[in-house]
Amino acid sequence: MSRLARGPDGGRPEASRQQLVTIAIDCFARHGFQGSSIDRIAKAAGVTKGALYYHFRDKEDLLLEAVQNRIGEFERHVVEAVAASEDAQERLKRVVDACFFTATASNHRRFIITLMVEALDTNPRLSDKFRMVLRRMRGFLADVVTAGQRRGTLRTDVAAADAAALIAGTIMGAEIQHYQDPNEVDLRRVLDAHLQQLADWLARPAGTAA
Amino acid sequence: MSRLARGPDGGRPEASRQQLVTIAIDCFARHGFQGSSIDRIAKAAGVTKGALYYHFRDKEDLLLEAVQNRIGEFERHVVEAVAASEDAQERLKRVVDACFFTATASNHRRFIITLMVEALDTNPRLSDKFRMVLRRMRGFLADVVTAGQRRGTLRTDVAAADAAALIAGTIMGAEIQHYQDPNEVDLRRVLDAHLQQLADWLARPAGTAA
Amino acid sequence: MSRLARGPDGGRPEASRQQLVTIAIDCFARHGFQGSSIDRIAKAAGVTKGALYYHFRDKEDLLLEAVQNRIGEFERHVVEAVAASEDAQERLKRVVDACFFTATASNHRRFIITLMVEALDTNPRLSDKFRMVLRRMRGFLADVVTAGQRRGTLRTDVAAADAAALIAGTIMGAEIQHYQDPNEVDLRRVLDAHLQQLADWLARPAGTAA
Amino acid sequence: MSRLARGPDGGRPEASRQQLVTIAIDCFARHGFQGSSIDRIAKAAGVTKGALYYHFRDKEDLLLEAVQNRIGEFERHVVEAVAASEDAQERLKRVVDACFFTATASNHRRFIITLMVEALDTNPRLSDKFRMVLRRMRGFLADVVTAGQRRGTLRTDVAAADAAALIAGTIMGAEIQHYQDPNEVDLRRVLDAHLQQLADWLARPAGTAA
DNA sequence: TATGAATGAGGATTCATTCAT
DNA sequence: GATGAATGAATCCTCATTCAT
Repeated sequence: MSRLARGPDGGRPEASRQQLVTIAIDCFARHGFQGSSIDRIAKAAGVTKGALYYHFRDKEDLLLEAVQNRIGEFERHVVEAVAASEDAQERLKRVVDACFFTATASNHRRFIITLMVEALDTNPRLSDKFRMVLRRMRGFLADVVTAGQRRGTLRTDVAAADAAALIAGTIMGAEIQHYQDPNEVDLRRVLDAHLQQLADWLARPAGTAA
Repeated sequence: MSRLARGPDGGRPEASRQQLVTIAIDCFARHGFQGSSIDRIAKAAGVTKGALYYHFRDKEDLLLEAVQNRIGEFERHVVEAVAASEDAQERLKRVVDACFFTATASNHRRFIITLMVEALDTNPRLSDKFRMVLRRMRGFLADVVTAGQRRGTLRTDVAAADAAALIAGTIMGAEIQHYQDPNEVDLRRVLDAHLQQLADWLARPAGTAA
Repeated sequence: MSRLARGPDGGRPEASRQQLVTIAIDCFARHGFQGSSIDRIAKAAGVTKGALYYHFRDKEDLLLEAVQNRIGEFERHVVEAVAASEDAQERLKRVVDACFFTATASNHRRFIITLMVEALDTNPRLSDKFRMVLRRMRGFLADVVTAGQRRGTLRTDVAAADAAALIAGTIMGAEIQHYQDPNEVDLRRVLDAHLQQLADWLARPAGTAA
Repeated sequence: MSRLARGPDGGRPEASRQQLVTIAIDCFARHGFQGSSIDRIAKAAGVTKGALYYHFRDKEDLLLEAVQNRIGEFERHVVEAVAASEDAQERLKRVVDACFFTATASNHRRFIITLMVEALDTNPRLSDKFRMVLRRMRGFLADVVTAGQRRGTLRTDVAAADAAALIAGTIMGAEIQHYQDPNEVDLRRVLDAHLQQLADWLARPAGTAA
């Protein structure tokens, strides 16, 4: 019996599959797609390559599953976080906090961002998936902004879509800089500055009618 | 005589070396470092692998030369652009425009950003180089901001370093989204929104003393 | 099932690994280390290069395993041969015979000697290994001589270490000449002459006290 | 003008050719034939590969020339040394001394021995050459022995050819051990022991008629 | 004489993938 | 479910050799 199957689930089918995905995520996050050989993942999981091929059709299948998994979790996390508030600025802050959390508590945001860039032009299937992810993210942010504009807490002369692209991009850009130079770029501090920036920028100018 | 040497330079020594770099940049930009096999680059250049190895010690050497080349050009471009103005907001606009230009007129910004992310954890030497690049970029932006603050055209209650990290990150984030989904993300439009955002955010509040 | 596994061992695990070593020894003996490409060895074994890399980390690993293997066998052979006798001259003869046997019945001595010379300055790790081999061999021969001197059957005014180096060297030199020119140099005959030489040289002069 | 041509010969044709050979010998001696790339030799000589190809048809041609050169010098050296004496034992000593000299004053003996072993089965043309070299050497030694036997200074019940093979082999074997383990094997000491061994072994037994 | 540029074959190594057991 | 053995294509790199200038 493999090391994995002896986990808390006691060998229940699907248990080890899920754990393989978890370990694969870690590997991909650390070394990228091309840098994570099947053998490396298998060794990290304490199984043989054959076991991976029993569970996943091929390497891309494993990757897609891993991505799906993390994206799903992240999006659920964001949706939940935002649901708890009605105020637009507060909701944007919660989105940013969710990103910060996923970026630092685990390396899952890094996993996503790294792979997304690596997938550009390299892997159409994966690229499509990420394109959809970012579209959803922007759509989600745009909805938050639009809602705020309707409620009168955000200025209305800024296109929601542009704001969404800017917010999503700024968070990603901050993360990349942090991943690349953690000593110089304090992610929390930069994201807080971004929130301040958003507050100043999107606030309804004083004396404007709601 | 090789195909390359028959170019407009008519066989001038060093010409083919430079053209190899140019072609390599293209390849790296499109497929990343790992995705660009030496053979692929050689074929794109119409020479054999051996020719590449005649000019460059190894694949990393070629990459480093390419990066050096592009970074240098880009930085020179930015410095020149900024020198032409004294106003902080105007200067920031010029930086953004330089990025836009390098991102669209050629694929050189894409080359840099793609490789930078790929290098994370993968290639320490290259990663170091990019770390320095971004530090210089942030330092440069911070200087622009600080100067604006001293002149009284920018608000002083924002840390220049934070503003610099935000600007650099936002540009990168906008570009990535554009590379990934050109139909949905209009880079010019997003960058313009960013400039507007900067203008609103960094402007000295009305009624404040210079 | 691979060609190898169909051998007399009938597919017993580890069988093919051992057979790969055997074939590699042959190849190395005939063409040296640099002259034996992995492909050549693989072809000789009827497997693909990948199979070799499945069993051995790299070419040097294969070589080291092969050397270890042959050296071990040879040394065991020598020790056993010598154990069967008490007389110094007889024991030296047995050492020489063991060398003759390994030189002619198989090509294993040739394998060792060829690689030893090739390793000079070329491969430090291998060179170290061979250095130790020869030290053990000389140490062993010196012990035999010293024992003979103590028992009074060998003259005592010859340093055992010098005798050991001479014997080891003479055997090696004879073998090399034989490998190089088998028609002109009859190994058995030369080694017999050497034994005679040793007998005459090391014999306790008549009329000397034991 | 190349570095070589500026030597003491002042650019006289054939001068640089000879110097190329000298440098090649050094390279071959240090790294063996396979370990000495044309580029390496060219760099060591301060010229380009093309220059080597101007002077020598191919790498083997260069090697052969180098070997020829060293062999010739060595053999001349031996012949001269021996000519100075009439006594067999003394002449053998001079041969041994010549080997010692060429082994230590330069690395030329090492060059020869290393290549000879490397050439076994690897390079028929070179192997032939070395076969002839050793035949000449053995023939020469046998002549010395035979002459000594005729003169009555050496015992006659030893076949001259066998003695020659033994002497040649012992010297080579001593050298190899020394090259491999210079700290443990003092070449001078071992060769002296060999001379002593020869003296004892080949001496005409007391009381035998000349 | 000699160089610089280039070729092309070969060699070590990696890796996704397959498959009998 | 999982393993061990093996494949074969791809990849990086080296090197002897050629040739126009």
